[in-house]
Amino acid sequence: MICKSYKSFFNAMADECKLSIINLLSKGPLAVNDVSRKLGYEQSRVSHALTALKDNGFVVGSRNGKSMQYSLEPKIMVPLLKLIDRHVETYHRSKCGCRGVRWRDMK
Amino acid sequence: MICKSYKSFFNAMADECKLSIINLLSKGPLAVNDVSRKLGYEQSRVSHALTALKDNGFVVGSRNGKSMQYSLEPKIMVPLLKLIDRHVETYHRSKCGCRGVRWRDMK
DNA sequence: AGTTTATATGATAATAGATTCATATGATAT
DNA sequence: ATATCATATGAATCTATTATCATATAAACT
Repeated sequence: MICKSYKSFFNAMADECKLSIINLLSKGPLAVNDVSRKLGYEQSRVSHALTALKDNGFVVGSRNGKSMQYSLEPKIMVPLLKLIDRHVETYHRSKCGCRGVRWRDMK
Repeated sequence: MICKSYKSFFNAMADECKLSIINLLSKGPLAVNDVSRKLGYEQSRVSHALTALKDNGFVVGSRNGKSMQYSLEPKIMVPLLKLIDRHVETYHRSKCGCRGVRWRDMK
């Protein structure tokens, strides 16, 4: 039995839904409903995804009245996104046919 | 349709097999067979995993006679592992019950 | 208290990903 | 050329993760 943290870490972001949420939150904090509407995902889908992201320390949530405000954890996300952007740019440009693609270009 | 690179990036490392291989290769380059024997994994399992890691630019392979020598791509792996180590240490220590765990402690 | 709005949770269904097995390719040596 | 060793590939199976649906909790307001 190994410490599962590393797996959990990567898994937390290895799908489109969570990546889109990260991308969206990179523009600013939002409530679950806002994310849900903006991305066209079901509420519970977003909630499950945010829980996973929160459990791995990528986002933080704070209650604001009836709603929850979620925002990226900048300490990890800023250097991580920067690193990934650079790497993805280098290694995947040709594969996906998108040149100069950036995180924020994702739909 | 979105650029799948980010997903692919994280997915490439989101399982125990690939993480163990990365951990092992962090000590130095190895051939497929060596990895296979040292980790007790099947040859084809290791090969599939290394292919995924290679396709995402985390390792490079170079032929050495009959065998292939695989090694980590230091440009991405050194800063990435450092970042992850720090983050995992911070956020998951309590969850997995291992204090001060490091990448190299994985079995 | 009851109603509405917002989010979370749990169980099942659906999907994506990994592992295995059999086999193919590639390199070296005889 | 063929035998052997090393790695890669493809398809089928197995497993893990995600999405959905129904429902529960939580806060605010009347």
